[in-house]
Amino acid sequence: MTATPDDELWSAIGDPSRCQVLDLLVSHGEVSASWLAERVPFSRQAVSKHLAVLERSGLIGRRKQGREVLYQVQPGRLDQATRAMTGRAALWDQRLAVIKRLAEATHAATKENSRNDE
Amino acid sequence: MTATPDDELWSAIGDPSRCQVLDLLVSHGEVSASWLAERVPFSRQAVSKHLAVLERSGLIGRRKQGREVLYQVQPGRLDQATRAMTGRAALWDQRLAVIKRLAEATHAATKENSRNDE
DNA sequence: CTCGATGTGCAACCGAAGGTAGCAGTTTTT
DNA sequence: AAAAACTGCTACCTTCGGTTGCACATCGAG
Repeated sequence: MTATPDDELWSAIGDPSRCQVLDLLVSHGEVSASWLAERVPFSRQAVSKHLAVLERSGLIGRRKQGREVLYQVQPGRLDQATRAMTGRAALWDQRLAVIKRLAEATHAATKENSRNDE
Repeated sequence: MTATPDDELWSAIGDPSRCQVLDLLVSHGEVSASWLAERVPFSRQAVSKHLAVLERSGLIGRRKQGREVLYQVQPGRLDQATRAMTGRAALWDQRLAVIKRLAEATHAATKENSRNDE
């Protein structure tokens, strides 16, 4: 149920630092690891590791130009990720509605013990 | 920009296993750690740790009943989480649109090579 | 061409987090 | 009272995020 094949995508996005790197890549089209490292609170090697993970998950691609390696986001895969997020959010929203409805129903039927939780 | 105060929320949700536990909690209203452990591919202790993290982030609450401890989701906080997800998804979607537009534009007019640094 | 500067990759290391197993404490049940 | 069922705590292992240091490649100036 929760274990969709998007799981790799999810764990790639799940890390806040990685998400930060991804955000930078999404904002600026094609940049190098060093460029990213200057705009992020951790070292270039850490950035590099995150880029490797992102690349392995298919979220970004690389292009070597001279001594630099330029990374850019893969629109299709990122779109897939956003869909996964939106989908889960929608599911939870829906479940939440049910929960609230149940809670109110229980609260309305105060035939048993009248107790206020929350 | 990415470092919102929802960051704790994000890292709590970010872990796939934890997300799985949360999903179960959202689906079934109020259950125990052992009950969850039977429906998840890892041990009860692991579940317990995840529950602790989720509770610390405010996403779930606990209620002791006899020898059991029943956990339930906190609707308000979960709603906040879903908003964070939806928000990020929307942002990426928007950036993606820009990227696609730029790509097409660049492809059309191959004259300029100017790039923006910050 | 040579040398320094810049950008990258690799390996070792450290601390935190996810996961497991084992044992002790408590409540329920018989 | 004793066994069963849940929970909590501790110890331990492995993985991951992060840092440091060093070697390699490329660019630019002399």
